Amino acid sequence: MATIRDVAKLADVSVSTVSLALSNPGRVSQKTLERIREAVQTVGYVVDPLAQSLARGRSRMIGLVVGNVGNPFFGDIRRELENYAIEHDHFVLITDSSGKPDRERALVEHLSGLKVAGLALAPSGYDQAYVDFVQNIKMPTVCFDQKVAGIDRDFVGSDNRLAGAMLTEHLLQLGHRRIAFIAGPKHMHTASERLRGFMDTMGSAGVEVNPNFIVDGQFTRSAGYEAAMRLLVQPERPTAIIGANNAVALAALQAMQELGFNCPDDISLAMIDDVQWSSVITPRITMVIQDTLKLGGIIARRILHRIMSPEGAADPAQDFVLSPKFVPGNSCKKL
Amino acid sequence: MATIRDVAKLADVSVSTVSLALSNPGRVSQKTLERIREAVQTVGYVVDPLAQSLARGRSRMIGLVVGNVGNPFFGDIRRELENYAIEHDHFVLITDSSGKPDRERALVEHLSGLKVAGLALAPSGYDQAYVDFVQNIKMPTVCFDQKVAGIDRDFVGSDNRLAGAMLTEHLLQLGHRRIAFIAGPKHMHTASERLRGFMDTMGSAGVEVNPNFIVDGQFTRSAGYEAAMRLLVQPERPTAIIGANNAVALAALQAMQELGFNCPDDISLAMIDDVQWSSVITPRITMVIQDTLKLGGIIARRILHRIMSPEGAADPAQDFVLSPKFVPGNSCKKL
DNA sequence: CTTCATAATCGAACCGGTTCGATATCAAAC
DNA sequence: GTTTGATATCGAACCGGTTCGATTATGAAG
Repeated sequence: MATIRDVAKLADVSVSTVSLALSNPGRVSQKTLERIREAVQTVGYVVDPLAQSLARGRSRMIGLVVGNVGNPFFGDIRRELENYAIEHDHFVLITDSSGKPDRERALVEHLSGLKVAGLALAPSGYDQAYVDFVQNIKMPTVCFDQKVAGIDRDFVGSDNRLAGAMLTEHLLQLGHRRIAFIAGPKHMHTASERLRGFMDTMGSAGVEVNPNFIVDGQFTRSAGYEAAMRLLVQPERPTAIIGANNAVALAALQAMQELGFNCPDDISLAMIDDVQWSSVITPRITMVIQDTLKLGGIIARRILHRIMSPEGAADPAQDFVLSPKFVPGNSCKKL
Repeated sequence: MATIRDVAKLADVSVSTVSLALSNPGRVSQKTLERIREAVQTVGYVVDPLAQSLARGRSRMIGLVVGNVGNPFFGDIRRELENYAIEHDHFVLITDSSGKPDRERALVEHLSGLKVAGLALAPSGYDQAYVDFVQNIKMPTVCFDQKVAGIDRDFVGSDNRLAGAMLTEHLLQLGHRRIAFIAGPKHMHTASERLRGFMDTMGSAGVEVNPNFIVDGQFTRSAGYEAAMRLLVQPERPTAIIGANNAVALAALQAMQELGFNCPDDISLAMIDDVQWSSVITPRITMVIQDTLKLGGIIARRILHRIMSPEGAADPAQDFVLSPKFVPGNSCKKL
């Protein structure tokens, strides 16, 4: 591997001039610049990112920390971030915390050790220790998906209350009154907002909510399955179920199938968030989806804005909240 | 941030002794070792991975390069690799090539610049230039999924011929003769082997294969959909379709549904590889799946073996080929 | 022909570690 | 009481860049 000293020797200038020429071509005379560029070509010099990061105290990498890289929700975000980063000569490191705050913390510390230029973080915690931890991250950081109270950082996400409200409204209009809701973890902002959207809409419509119809699915497949089972074995069953995320909704569908219920003839189903292959799942589930592409674009732009410009770095934290989109399927029956 | 010099000063030893003590505690006297450890604690010293990597010429990171991090096939592999890496104090960098050889190459070069200790690579190319590229990778590398002719590297994957054969055999036993096959890119080893498994089994059974029943789905959803459409609009339709991967099979299911065919009553369907939520897709598709957990374990162990031990580094390349597993669904009807 | 500001280039220190040959220490062997 | 050999520690060079104050070259103004 050719080093900067090889280039300097060949171009007959000092090492510092080469460094200067490469990072700030304007401050070097035309002649020397050309000589240096030529020398770079002939020796095949490529800057060593490790050495550069050590010297500069910052790398050209952006850390992406998510709870589950397999979730299609993160797919578009990752892609947008990568494309945008590449355009600006940066490189995205993807890491997966499996939704565990401990692991997430270890990952962030690792990334911090690598002196990443910025961080796109899908928060997985909520308590005070967690808030302090995120607050103390030294690098430019953009949080997304989960809004955490007390964290004063850029945030990019969707209007989850609205998402819950849209599905509820839809079912009410179809004549449903006995609507059940499989919720997520109470401490998660997305989960509580979606539930709030449901409750508010039911309240505004003057429909009473059976407390047994609110069950906790923890946003996971297994807990969602059990929650759905609890709903379905009640003597007085709901006529419709809203899954607060894709996992609990599909778990509910599975539970229905196993118990011999037909969806939508026996029970209607609606969910928040898309899944891969949703179009081949029978019935096609009515859902509210997030504009992941746009979310990803905003995250990418915001983080690079913070990284690249000095004034961007000083920008106060800002929230970007997008409206979700209603996508009708055929899983909801008119009563 | 405390540096090694702070530790040295506090423990009243030289910097080199601290370095030695930390990386090889046995070669330092008990007394000094304790003093150093104490000093490390009090100043809160943590080694700077960047500086260490620069000095050593190698980092404690492992690069994982896949074609699509969203594919559940990679999920288990990633998880196994991460867990195993963490146990051995390494860190996994996930990168996504989107299946493009160019991008993959850029990623590998990036990782190489970061001096990763090792590489787990799902190859996405096949031509001579690509082979040369992979052959010239300087770090310990384990390839997986796609076996590429000419690449002399460790390989971990499944018996794809067998996978194709198992599904074919199953359909033959159910009485099917007009079996169609939606294939993948010819140059991909997995694709050609799966097709070979189909052809061989049909041949052995003495069943002639209608050439129109072999269509190319490129392993993608869109091409798979078109290929399936071509199959389904023929006057003489197949009674069963095998999708060479999950994407083309589900695309075929979608095509069937849109044309009003019932699966399995009108046409049977079977596929290779699982998808998330396959259990809620109606009908549950009969499939052959890979033991991704075991594949991941082998990849992880193999790569760390090469990284950690000098004799491991010198090991000749080896192939690890696992048998896939048949998972019956209800998408195949007995004729 | 100086003078002086500006532009171009350089040298040295630094980022935070590792490594290796050299030196110091000490106990056992002669 | 030396010699010897092993063990412990050290100093300096190095990994490959960046940065900044100092120095030299350039050229316009006086």
